[in-house]
Amino acid sequence: MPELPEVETTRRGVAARVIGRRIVDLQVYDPRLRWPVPTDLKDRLQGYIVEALERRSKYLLFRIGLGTLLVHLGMTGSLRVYSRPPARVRHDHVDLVFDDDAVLRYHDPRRFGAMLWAPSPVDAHPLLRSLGPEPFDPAFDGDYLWRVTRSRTAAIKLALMDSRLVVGVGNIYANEALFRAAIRPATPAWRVGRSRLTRLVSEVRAVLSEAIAKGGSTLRDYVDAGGEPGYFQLNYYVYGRAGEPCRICGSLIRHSRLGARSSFYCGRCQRP
DNA sequence: CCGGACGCCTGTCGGC
DNA sequence: TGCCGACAGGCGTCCG
Repeated sequence: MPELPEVETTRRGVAARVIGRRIVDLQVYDPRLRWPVPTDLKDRLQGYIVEALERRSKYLLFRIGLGTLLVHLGMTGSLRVYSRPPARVRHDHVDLVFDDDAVLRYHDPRRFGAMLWAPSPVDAHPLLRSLGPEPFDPAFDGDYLWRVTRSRTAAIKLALMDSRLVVGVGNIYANEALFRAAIRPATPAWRVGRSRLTRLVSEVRAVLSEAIAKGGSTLRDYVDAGGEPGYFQLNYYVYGRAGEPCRICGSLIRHSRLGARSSFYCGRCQRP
């Protein structure tokens, strides 16, 4: 499910409820995630205050006690804060219980997500160490993208989704940003010129900003910390619209496959 | 270093 | 109605 806008929406919703609160208990109902929830996690969390909740790439970083609780939502993970937690349902994995009785619950049917402990400094953690710049980092600009794609023969869409080059851009927003920048997804990255890459950078930022403003995208099961869906899927130009008319020129949106992921584009607006 | 394929899981949907 | 394969928002790992 979640790309950067959904993770960021979750971060904001969760932060409003848990920053400054003390963790009084941790209940692990099902530790089977991408990696097992560490058995000693409770020791690292219980009795400590959540000092900050940050985001790096699609990882949520809870600054707690002597380190960081690292949470990734994978494809179907969600975090919700409950004042009065309802009965657990299938695929609920973990509850963090706070001193005001609020509960932060992690739910993840496909179990591609993760809940791990990282000692300081968190940036040195193996999962974070090789990540490229954030899309809103000034270091991510047209010149940078131009430089790192000169020797890349693979498709520009794959480069955009390569977390070593830039983080946070998943399949939906890669398709949308490339449409807005009028670049075909399958274009070899090295063939895209500097000015077009500068355009791409600004379109990546634009589409992510707009998606965050709409609370992200809800395709099937994404909800934010309060259980609310996002609405940005209503603003898609191409994602999931194969066979439907382009919102700009009316020609039919095409579908192809890059790697194992679906690509969508307009054959007229996005020149080869 | 680069690029592609695979695997991890469950749920849903379309076609027969 | 039932079954079966394809596919889904991610990404670490392995191999050439």
